[in-house]
Amino acid sequence: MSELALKQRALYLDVAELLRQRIYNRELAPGSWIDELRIAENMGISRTPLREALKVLASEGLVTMKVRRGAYVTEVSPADLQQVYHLLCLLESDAAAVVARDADLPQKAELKALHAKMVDSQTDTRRFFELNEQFHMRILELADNRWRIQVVNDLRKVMKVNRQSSLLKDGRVAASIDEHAAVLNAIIAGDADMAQQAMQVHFDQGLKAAS
Amino acid sequence: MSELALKQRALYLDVAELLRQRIYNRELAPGSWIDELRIAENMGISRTPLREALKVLASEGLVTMKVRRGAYVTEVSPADLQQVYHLLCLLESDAAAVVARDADLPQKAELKALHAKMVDSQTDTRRFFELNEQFHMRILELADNRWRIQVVNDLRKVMKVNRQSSLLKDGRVAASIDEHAAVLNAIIAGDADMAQQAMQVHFDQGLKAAS
DNA sequence: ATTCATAATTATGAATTCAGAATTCAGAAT
DNA sequence: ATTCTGAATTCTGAATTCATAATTATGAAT
Repeated sequence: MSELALKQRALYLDVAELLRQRIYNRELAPGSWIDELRIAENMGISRTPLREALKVLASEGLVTMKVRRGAYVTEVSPADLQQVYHLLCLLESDAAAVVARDADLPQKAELKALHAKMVDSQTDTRRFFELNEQFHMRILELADNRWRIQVVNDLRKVMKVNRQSSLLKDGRVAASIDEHAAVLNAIIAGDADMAQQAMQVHFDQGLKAAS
Repeated sequence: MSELALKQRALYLDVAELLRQRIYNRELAPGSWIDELRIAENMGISRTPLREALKVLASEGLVTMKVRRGAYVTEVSPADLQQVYHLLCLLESDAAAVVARDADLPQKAELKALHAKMVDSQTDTRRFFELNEQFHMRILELADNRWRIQVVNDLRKVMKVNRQSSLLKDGRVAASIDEHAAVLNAIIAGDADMAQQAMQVHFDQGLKAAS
Protein backbone atom coordinates (compact mmCIF):
# COMPACT_ATOMS: atom_id res chain seq x y z
CA MET A 1 0.00 0.00 0.00
CA SER A 2 1.94 3.02 1.26
CA GLU A 3 5.23 1.44 2.25
CA LEU A 4 6.65 2.61 -1.02
CA ALA A 5 7.73 6.21 -0.62
CA LEU A 6 6.32 8.26 -3.44
CA LYS A 7 9.17 9.87 -5.30
CA GLN A 8 7.96 13.33 -6.09
CA ARG A 9 11.37 14.61 -6.98
CA ALA A 10 13.59 13.10 -9.63
CA LEU A 11 16.76 11.50 -8.31
CA TYR A 12 19.06 13.76 -10.27
CA LEU A 13 17.59 16.82 -8.55
CA ASP A 14 18.28 15.35 -5.11
CA VAL A 15 21.80 14.47 -6.22
CA ALA A 16 22.26 18.02 -7.49
CA GLU A 17 21.23 19.39 -4.11
CA LEU A 18 23.62 17.06 -2.29
CA LEU A 19 26.44 18.18 -4.55
CA ARG A 20 25.57 21.82 -3.90
CA GLN A 21 25.83 21.25 -0.18
CA ARG A 22 29.21 19.56 -0.60
CA ILE A 23 30.39 22.52 -2.66
CA TYR A 24 29.08 25.05 -0.13
CA ASN A 25 30.87 23.41 2.79
CA ARG A 26 34.10 22.89 0.82
CA GLU A 27 33.91 19.12 0.98
CA LEU A 28 34.30 19.66 -2.76
CA ALA A 29 36.90 22.42 -2.95
CA PRO A 30 36.91 25.13 -5.61
CA GLY A 31 38.94 24.11 -8.62
CA SER A 32 39.03 20.47 -7.61
CA TRP A 33 38.15 17.62 -9.92
CA ILE A 34 34.96 15.74 -9.24
CA ASP A 35 35.53 12.00 -9.14
CA GLU A 36 32.36 10.53 -10.59
CA LEU A 37 33.06 6.95 -9.61
CA ARG A 38 33.92 7.80 -6.04
CA ILE A 39 30.88 10.02 -5.54
CA ALA A 40 28.47 7.66 -7.27
CA GLU A 41 29.66 4.82 -5.08
CA ASN A 42 29.59 7.07 -2.04
CA MET A 43 25.99 8.05 -2.76
CA GLY A 44 25.01 4.52 -3.69
CA ILE A 45 23.87 5.39 -7.20
CA SER A 46 25.14 4.88 -10.72
CA ARG A 47 27.02 7.49 -12.72
CA THR A 48 24.02 8.24 -14.93
CA PRO A 49 21.92 10.37 -12.55
CA LEU A 50 25.12 11.85 -11.11
CA ARG A 51 26.20 13.05 -14.52
CA GLU A 52 22.73 14.52 -15.13
CA ALA A 53 23.03 16.39 -11.85
CA LEU A 54 26.46 17.69 -12.84
CA LYS A 55 25.01 19.14 -16.02
CA VAL A 56 22.42 21.02 -13.99
CA LEU A 57 25.12 22.45 -11.72
CA ALA A 58 27.15 23.36 -14.79
CA SER A 59 24.32 25.48 -16.14
CA GLU A 60 24.06 27.16 -12.74
CA GLY A 61 27.76 27.95 -12.91
CA LEU A 62 28.73 25.94 -9.84
CA VAL A 63 30.55 23.35 -11.89
CA THR A 64 32.65 23.57 -15.06
CA MET A 65 32.71 20.74 -17.56
CA LYS A 66 35.91 20.12 -19.49
CA VAL A 67 35.70 17.91 -22.55
CA ARG A 68 37.21 14.48 -21.94
CA ARG A 69 38.42 15.44 -18.49
CA GLY A 70 35.22 15.65 -16.54
CA ALA A 71 33.70 18.09 -14.08
CA TYR A 72 35.46 20.62 -11.86
CA VAL A 73 34.13 22.78 -9.05
CA THR A 74 34.03 26.32 -10.44
CA GLU A 75 36.47 28.74 -8.86
CA VAL A 76 34.52 31.83 -7.87
CA SER A 77 36.87 34.78 -7.76
CA PRO A 78 36.27 37.96 -5.75
CA ALA A 79 35.53 39.65 -9.08
CA ASP A 80 32.85 37.03 -9.76
CA LEU A 81 31.28 37.64 -6.38
CA GLN A 82 31.20 41.36 -7.05
CA GLN A 83 29.57 40.78 -10.43
CA VAL A 84 26.95 38.46 -9.03
CA TYR A 85 26.25 40.81 -6.15
CA HIS A 86 25.78 43.67 -8.57
CA LEU A 87 23.14 41.68 -10.45
CA LEU A 88 21.35 40.65 -7.27
CA CYS A 89 21.23 44.29 -6.24
CA LEU A 90 19.88 45.32 -9.63
CA LEU A 91 17.23 42.60 -9.76
CA GLU A 92 16.05 42.92 -6.17
CA SER A 93 16.00 46.71 -6.22
CA ASP A 94 13.83 46.63 -9.29
CA ALA A 95 11.62 44.05 -7.62
CA ALA A 96 11.13 46.41 -4.68
CA ALA A 97 10.13 49.16 -7.09
CA VAL A 98 7.62 46.88 -8.81
CA VAL A 99 6.14 45.85 -5.48
CA ALA A 100 5.84 49.47 -4.37
CA ARG A 101 3.89 50.15 -7.55
CA ASP A 102 1.70 47.04 -7.66
CA ALA A 103 1.21 45.51 -4.22
CA ASP A 104 -2.23 45.77 -2.64
CA LEU A 105 -2.94 46.58 0.99
CA PRO A 106 -3.02 43.01 2.36
CA GLN A 107 0.31 42.31 0.68
CA LYS A 108 1.84 45.44 2.15
CA ALA A 109 0.47 44.45 5.55
CA GLU A 110 2.09 41.06 5.16
CA LEU A 111 5.49 42.62 4.53
CA LYS A 112 4.97 44.90 7.49
CA ALA A 113 4.20 41.93 9.73
CA LEU A 114 7.26 40.11 8.45
CA HIS A 115 9.43 43.08 9.26
CA ALA A 116 7.91 43.36 12.74
CA LYS A 117 8.88 39.73 13.35
CA MET A 118 12.42 40.58 12.32
CA VAL A 119 12.54 43.41 14.83
CA ASP A 120 11.35 41.04 17.54
CA SER A 121 13.97 38.41 16.75
CA GLN A 122 17.04 40.65 16.74
CA THR A 123 18.72 38.67 19.47
CA ASP A 124 18.22 35.28 17.85
CA THR A 125 20.67 35.60 14.95
CA ARG A 126 19.65 32.36 13.30
CA ARG A 127 15.97 33.24 13.40
CA PHE A 128 16.73 36.74 12.20
CA PHE A 129 18.70 35.39 9.26
CA GLU A 130 15.75 33.17 8.34
CA LEU A 131 13.29 36.04 8.42
CA ASN A 132 15.70 38.20 6.46
CA GLU A 133 15.69 35.57 3.70
CA GLN A 134 11.91 35.45 3.84
CA PHE A 135 11.57 39.21 3.58
CA HIS A 136 13.71 39.36 0.45
CA MET A 137 12.01 36.32 -1.05
CA ARG A 138 8.53 37.63 -0.36
CA ILE A 139 9.34 40.87 -2.17
CA LEU A 140 10.58 38.83 -5.10
CA GLU A 141 7.38 36.79 -5.12
CA LEU A 142 5.18 39.87 -4.91
CA ALA A 143 7.06 41.35 -7.86
CA ASP A 144 5.43 38.48 -9.77
CA ASN A 145 8.10 37.52 -12.27
CA ARG A 146 8.96 33.83 -12.19
CA TRP A 147 11.97 34.33 -14.41
CA ARG A 148 13.47 36.83 -12.01
CA ILE A 149 12.91 34.43 -9.13
CA GLN A 150 14.70 31.71 -11.06
CA VAL A 151 17.63 33.97 -11.95
CA VAL A 152 17.98 35.34 -8.42
CA ASN A 153 17.93 31.85 -6.93
CA ASP A 154 20.63 30.69 -9.31
CA LEU A 155 22.79 33.72 -8.53
CA ARG A 156 22.37 33.18 -4.81
CA LYS A 157 23.69 29.66 -5.25
CA VAL A 158 26.83 31.14 -6.70
CA MET A 159 27.18 33.56 -3.79
CA LYS A 160 26.89 30.66 -1.37
CA VAL A 161 30.03 29.05 -2.77
CA ASN A 162 31.97 31.69 -0.89
CA ARG A 163 31.94 31.57 2.87
CA GLN A 164 32.51 35.26 3.46
CA SER A 165 29.60 36.31 1.29
CA SER A 166 26.90 35.90 3.89
CA LEU A 167 25.76 39.49 3.35
CA LEU A 168 24.99 39.71 7.01
CA LYS A 169 27.93 40.22 9.30
CA ASP A 170 27.51 40.36 13.04
CA GLY A 171 26.73 43.87 14.10
CA ARG A 172 24.89 44.45 10.84
CA VAL A 173 21.62 43.28 12.31
CA ALA A 174 20.47 46.61 13.69
CA ALA A 175 21.53 48.52 10.59
CA SER A 176 19.93 45.90 8.39
CA ILE A 177 16.62 46.35 10.17
CA ASP A 178 16.70 50.07 9.55
CA GLU A 179 17.52 49.58 5.89
CA HIS A 180 14.68 47.09 5.54
CA ALA A 181 12.39 49.56 7.25
CA ALA A 182 13.26 52.13 4.62
CA VAL A 183 12.38 49.66 1.88
CA LEU A 184 9.16 48.72 3.65
CA ASN A 185 8.08 52.32 4.14
CA ALA A 186 8.71 53.17 0.51
CA ILE A 187 6.67 50.15 -0.56
CA ILE A 188 3.82 51.07 1.78
CA ALA A 189 3.93 54.62 0.48
CA GLY A 190 3.80 53.24 -3.04
CA ASP A 191 6.95 55.14 -3.95
CA ALA A 192 8.70 52.95 -6.51
CA ASP A 193 11.78 55.11 -6.93
CA MET A 194 12.34 55.34 -3.21
CA ALA A 195 11.84 51.60 -2.77
CA GLN A 196 14.37 50.94 -5.51
CA GLN A 197 16.88 53.32 -3.93
CA ALA A 198 16.32 51.98 -0.42
CA MET A 199 16.97 48.42 -1.54
CA GLN A 200 20.07 49.56 -3.39
CA VAL A 201 21.32 51.28 -0.23
CA HIS A 202 20.70 48.05 1.66
CA PHE A 203 22.85 46.12 -0.81
CA ASP A 204 25.56 48.78 -0.87
CA GLN A 205 25.81 48.70 2.90
CA GLY A 206 26.01 44.92 2.85
CA LEU A 207 28.90 45.12 0.43
CA LYS A 208 30.66 47.76 2.50
CA ALA A 209 30.37 45.56 5.59
CA ALA A 210 31.87 42.62 3.73
CA SER A 211 34.98 44.50 2.67
CA MET B 1 32.80 15.13 -42.33
CA SER B 2 31.64 15.95 -38.84
CA GLU B 3 32.33 12.32 -37.96
CA LEU B 4 36.01 12.78 -38.65
CA ALA B 5 36.34 16.23 -37.14
CA LEU B 6 37.79 16.42 -33.67
CA LYS B 7 34.99 16.86 -31.23
CA GLN B 8 35.82 19.86 -29.13
CA ARG B 9 32.25 20.27 -28.03
CA ALA B 10 30.47 17.65 -26.01
CA LEU B 11 27.72 15.84 -27.88
CA TYR B 12 25.03 16.83 -25.41
CA LEU B 13 25.68 20.51 -26.11
CA ASP B 14 25.23 20.01 -29.84
CA VAL B 15 22.07 18.04 -29.18
CA ALA B 16 20.82 20.85 -26.93
CA GLU B 17 21.39 23.36 -29.71
CA LEU B 18 19.56 21.17 -32.25
CA LEU B 19 16.62 20.87 -29.85
CA ARG B 20 16.58 24.64 -29.36
CA GLN B 21 16.33 25.15 -33.10
CA ARG B 22 13.47 22.66 -33.32
CA ILE B 23 11.69 24.50 -30.53
CA TYR B 24 12.27 27.90 -32.14
CA ASN B 25 10.81 26.82 -35.47
CA ARG B 26 7.89 25.00 -33.87
CA GLU B 27 8.95 21.61 -35.13
CA LEU B 28 8.58 20.90 -31.41
CA ALA B 29 5.39 22.76 -30.51
CA PRO B 30 4.84 24.50 -27.17
CA GLY B 31 3.21 22.16 -24.68
CA SER B 32 3.96 19.09 -26.73
CA TRP B 33 5.55 15.96 -25.33
CA ILE B 34 9.10 15.21 -26.41
CA ASP B 35 9.42 11.63 -27.63
CA GLU B 36 12.92 10.61 -26.56
CA LEU B 37 13.04 7.41 -28.57
CA ARG B 38 11.87 9.06 -31.76
CA ILE B 39 14.28 11.98 -31.48
CA ALA B 40 17.25 9.87 -30.44
CA GLU B 41 16.69 7.60 -33.42
CA ASN B 42 16.10 10.59 -35.64
CA MET B 43 19.40 12.15 -34.55
CA GLY B 44 21.22 8.84 -34.67
CA ILE B 45 22.25 8.88 -31.03
CA SER B 46 21.26 7.06 -27.86
CA ARG B 47 18.90 8.43 -25.25
CA THR B 48 21.71 9.18 -22.80
CA PRO B 49 23.14 12.38 -24.35
CA LEU B 50 19.65 13.41 -25.41
CA ARG B 51 18.44 13.25 -21.83
CA GLU B 52 21.47 15.23 -20.69
CA ALA B 53 20.62 17.88 -23.28
CA LEU B 54 17.01 17.96 -22.08
CA LYS B 55 18.20 18.71 -18.56
CA VAL B 56 20.17 21.67 -19.85
CA LEU B 57 17.14 23.02 -21.69
CA ALA B 58 15.06 22.48 -18.58
CA SER B 59 17.35 24.70 -16.55
CA GLU B 60 17.08 27.33 -19.29
CA GLY B 61 13.30 27.13 -19.04
CA LEU B 62 12.74 25.94 -22.60
CA VAL B 63 11.65 22.50 -21.47
CA THR B 64 9.69 21.27 -18.46
CA MET B 65 10.40 17.90 -16.91
CA LYS B 66 7.52 16.00 -15.36
CA VAL B 67 8.36 13.08 -13.10
CA ARG B 68 7.70 9.75 -14.76
CA ARG B 69 6.14 11.37 -17.82
CA GLY B 70 9.13 12.90 -19.51
CA ALA B 71 9.93 16.24 -21.07
CA TYR B 72 7.54 18.82 -22.50
CA VAL B 73 8.22 21.97 -24.48
CA THR B 74 7.53 24.85 -22.11
CA GLU B 75 4.54 26.97 -22.98
CA VAL B 76 5.65 30.58 -22.94
CA SER B 77 2.67 32.80 -22.25
CA PRO B 78 2.42 36.48 -23.23
CA ALA B 79 2.88 37.23 -19.53
CA ASP B 80 6.11 35.24 -19.55
CA LEU B 81 7.37 37.17 -22.54
CA GLN B 82 6.58 40.42 -20.81
CA GLN B 83 8.42 39.29 -17.68
CA VAL B 84 11.47 38.17 -19.61
CA TYR B 85 11.48 41.36 -21.66
CA HIS B 86 11.36 43.41 -18.48
CA LEU B 87 14.46 41.63 -17.17
CA LEU B 88 16.32 42.04 -20.45
CA CYS B 89 15.54 45.75 -20.36
CA LEU B 90 16.74 46.02 -16.78
CA LEU B 91 19.96 44.09 -17.35
CA GLU B 92 20.90 45.71 -20.65
CA SER B 93 20.05 49.23 -19.49
CA ASP B 94 22.30 48.78 -16.50
CA ALA B 95 24.99 47.39 -18.78
CA ALA B 96 24.79 50.56 -20.88
CA ALA B 97 25.22 52.65 -17.74
CA VAL B 98 28.25 50.63 -16.68
CA VAL B 99 29.81 50.97 -20.10
CA ALA B 100 29.20 54.73 -20.09
CA ARG B 101 31.05 54.90 -16.80
CA ASP B 102 33.91 52.49 -17.52
CA ALA B 103 34.62 52.21 -21.23
CA ASP B 104 37.84 53.71 -22.55
CA LEU B 105 38.20 55.68 -25.77
CA PRO B 106 39.08 52.80 -28.11
CA GLN B 107 36.07 50.88 -26.83
CA LYS B 108 33.78 53.83 -27.38
CA ALA B 109 35.22 54.24 -30.87
CA GLU B 110 34.47 50.59 -31.53
CA LEU B 111 30.83 51.05 -30.60
CA LYS B 112 30.67 54.15 -32.76
CA ALA B 113 32.04 52.22 -35.73
CA LEU B 114 29.55 49.42 -35.13
CA HIS B 115 26.71 51.91 -35.13
CA ALA B 116 27.98 53.52 -38.31
CA LYS B 117 27.88 50.12 -39.99
CA MET B 118 24.27 49.76 -38.88
CA VAL B 119 23.40 53.09 -40.45
CA ASP B 120 25.01 51.94 -43.70
CA SER B 121 23.10 48.68 -43.80
CA GLN B 122 19.61 50.00 -43.24
CA THR B 123 18.33 48.56 -46.48
CA ASP B 124 19.66 45.05 -45.87
CA THR B 125 17.33 43.94 -43.10
CA ARG B 126 19.13 40.70 -42.42
CA ARG B 127 22.51 42.41 -42.16
CA PHE B 128 20.98 45.14 -40.01
CA PHE B 129 19.51 42.58 -37.66
CA GLU B 130 22.91 40.94 -37.31
CA LEU B 131 24.65 44.21 -36.48
CA ASN B 132 21.87 45.08 -34.06
CA GLU B 133 22.60 41.85 -32.18
CA GLN B 134 26.30 42.66 -32.24
CA PHE B 135 25.76 46.17 -30.88
CA HIS B 136 23.77 44.90 -27.93
CA MET B 137 26.18 42.05 -27.31
CA ARG B 138 29.24 44.28 -27.48
CA ILE B 139 27.75 46.57 -24.84
CA LEU B 140 27.13 43.54 -22.66
CA GLU B 141 30.72 42.39 -23.13
CA LEU B 142 32.13 45.83 -22.36
CA ALA B 143 30.06 45.90 -19.16
CA ASP B 144 32.39 43.07 -18.11
CA ASN B 145 30.11 40.80 -16.11
CA ARG B 146 30.15 37.21 -17.29
CA TRP B 147 27.18 36.31 -15.13
CA ARG B 148 25.06 38.99 -16.76
CA ILE B 149 26.05 37.74 -20.20
CA GLN B 150 25.03 34.24 -19.21
CA VAL B 151 21.69 35.37 -17.81
CA VAL B 152 20.89 37.58 -20.78
CA ASN B 153 21.72 34.81 -23.23
CA ASP B 154 19.45 32.40 -21.39
CA LEU B 155 16.61 34.92 -21.33
CA ARG B 156 17.02 35.62 -25.03
CA LYS B 157 16.59 31.92 -25.69
CA VAL B 158 13.22 32.10 -23.98
CA MET B 159 12.21 35.12 -26.07
CA LYS B 160 13.09 33.22 -29.22
CA VAL B 161 10.48 30.58 -28.46
CA ASN B 162 7.90 33.11 -29.54
CA ARG B 163 7.84 34.13 -33.16
CA GLN B 164 6.40 37.57 -32.72
CA SER B 165 9.01 38.58 -30.17
CA SER B 166 11.63 39.59 -32.69
CA LEU B 167 11.92 43.02 -31.07
CA LEU B 168 12.46 44.47 -34.50
CA LYS B 169 9.40 44.91 -36.62
CA ASP B 170 9.60 46.23 -40.15
CA GLY B 171 9.55 49.98 -40.11
CA ARG B 172 11.29 49.98 -36.75
CA VAL B 173 14.70 50.08 -38.39
CA ALA B 174 15.00 53.85 -38.70
CA ALA B 175 13.63 54.48 -35.23
CA SER B 176 15.88 51.79 -33.83
CA ILE B 177 18.92 53.49 -35.30
CA ASP B 178 18.00 56.76 -33.61
CA GLU B 179 17.47 55.05 -30.29
CA HIS B 180 20.81 53.30 -30.57
CA ALA B 181 22.39 56.65 -31.42
CA ALA B 182 21.04 58.07 -28.19
CA VAL B 183 22.58 55.17 -26.26
CA LEU B 184 25.85 55.58 -28.11
CA ASN B 185 26.05 59.32 -27.50
CA ALA B 186 25.37 58.90 -23.79
CA ILE B 187 28.10 56.27 -23.59
CA ILE B 188 30.57 58.47 -25.45
CA ALA B 189 29.66 61.39 -23.17
CA GLY B 190 30.24 59.08 -20.20
CA ASP B 191 26.76 59.85 -18.89
CA ALA B 192 25.68 56.66 -17.14
CA ASP B 193 22.19 57.80 -16.23
CA MET B 194 21.46 58.98 -19.74
CA ALA B 195 22.81 55.76 -21.22
CA GLN B 196 20.61 53.76 -18.90
CA GLN B 197 17.56 55.82 -19.79
CA ALA B 198 18.28 55.74 -23.52
CA MET B 199 18.54 51.95 -23.50
CA GLN B 200 15.32 51.74 -21.51
CA VAL B 201 13.59 53.95 -24.07
CA HIS B 202 14.89 51.65 -26.80
CA PHE B 203 13.35 48.66 -25.08
CA ASP B 204 10.09 50.45 -24.33
CA GLN B 205 9.74 51.40 -27.97
CA GLY B 206 10.42 47.84 -29.02
CA LEU B 207 7.66 46.64 -26.75
CA LYS B 208 5.26 49.27 -28.03
CA ALA B 209 5.93 48.21 -31.61
CA ALA B 210 5.23 44.58 -30.73
CA SER B 211 1.81 45.28 -29.29
C1' DA C 1 -23.27 0.37 -24.91
C1' DT C 2 -20.77 1.41 -20.77
C1' DT C 3 -17.91 0.48 -17.07
C1' DC C 4 -14.62 -1.93 -14.71
C1' DA C 5 -10.77 -5.12 -14.22
C1' DT C 6 -6.84 -7.06 -15.99
C1' DA C 7 -3.30 -8.03 -19.48
C1' DA C 8 -0.13 -6.16 -22.87
C1' DT C 9 2.52 -2.54 -24.40
C1' DT C 10 5.21 1.47 -24.05
C1' DA C 11 8.24 4.92 -21.97
C1' DT C 12 10.89 6.59 -18.17
C1' DG C 13 14.60 6.46 -14.94
C1' DA C 14 18.58 4.30 -13.70
C1' DA C 15 22.24 0.63 -13.86
C1' DT C 16 25.46 -1.57 -16.61
C1' DT C 17 28.46 -2.20 -20.40
C1' DC C 18 31.55 -0.69 -23.85
C1' DA C 19 34.89 2.09 -26.87
C1' DG C 20 38.30 5.03 -26.87
C1' DA C 21 40.85 9.16 -24.92
C1' DA C 22 43.87 10.61 -21.20
C1' DT C 23 46.92 9.51 -17.75
C1' DT C 24 50.11 6.78 -15.27
C1' DC C 25 53.65 3.50 -14.91
C1' DA C 26 57.70 0.76 -16.27
C1' DG C 27 61.69 0.15 -18.44
C1' DA C 28 65.27 1.44 -21.89
C1' DA C 29 68.45 4.80 -23.61
C1' DT C 30 71.27 8.54 -22.70
C1' DA D 1 69.61 10.59 -12.56
C1' DT D 2 66.76 12.05 -16.32
C1' DT D 3 64.18 11.72 -20.29
C1' DC D 4 61.78 9.19 -23.68
C1' DT D 5 58.77 5.49 -25.41
C1' DG D 6 55.17 2.47 -25.24
C1' DA D 7 52.24 -0.65 -22.42
C1' DA D 8 48.87 -0.76 -18.77
C1' DT D 9 45.44 1.47 -16.37
C1' DT D 10 41.95 4.75 -15.45
C1' DC D 11 38.26 7.63 -16.63
C1' DT D 12 34.99 9.90 -19.70
C1' DG D 13 31.31 9.84 -22.94
C1' DA D 14 27.93 7.24 -24.95
C1' DA D 15 25.26 2.93 -26.00
C1' DT D 16 22.78 -0.70 -24.18
C1' DT D 17 20.16 -3.17 -20.92
C1' DC D 18 16.97 -3.58 -17.23
C1' DA D 19 13.16 -2.69 -13.73
C1' DT D 20 9.17 -0.56 -13.04
C1' DA D 21 5.62 3.08 -13.68
C1' DA D 22 2.20 4.71 -16.88
C1' DT D 23 -0.65 4.02 -20.62
C1' DT D 24 -3.33 1.52 -23.76
C1' DA D 25 -5.82 -2.43 -25.24
C1' DT D 26 -8.75 -6.28 -24.32
C1' DG D 27 -12.59 -8.44 -22.65
C1' DA D 28 -16.05 -9.65 -19.10
C1' DA D 29 -19.95 -8.07 -16.46
C1' DT D 30 -23.72 -5.17 -16.09
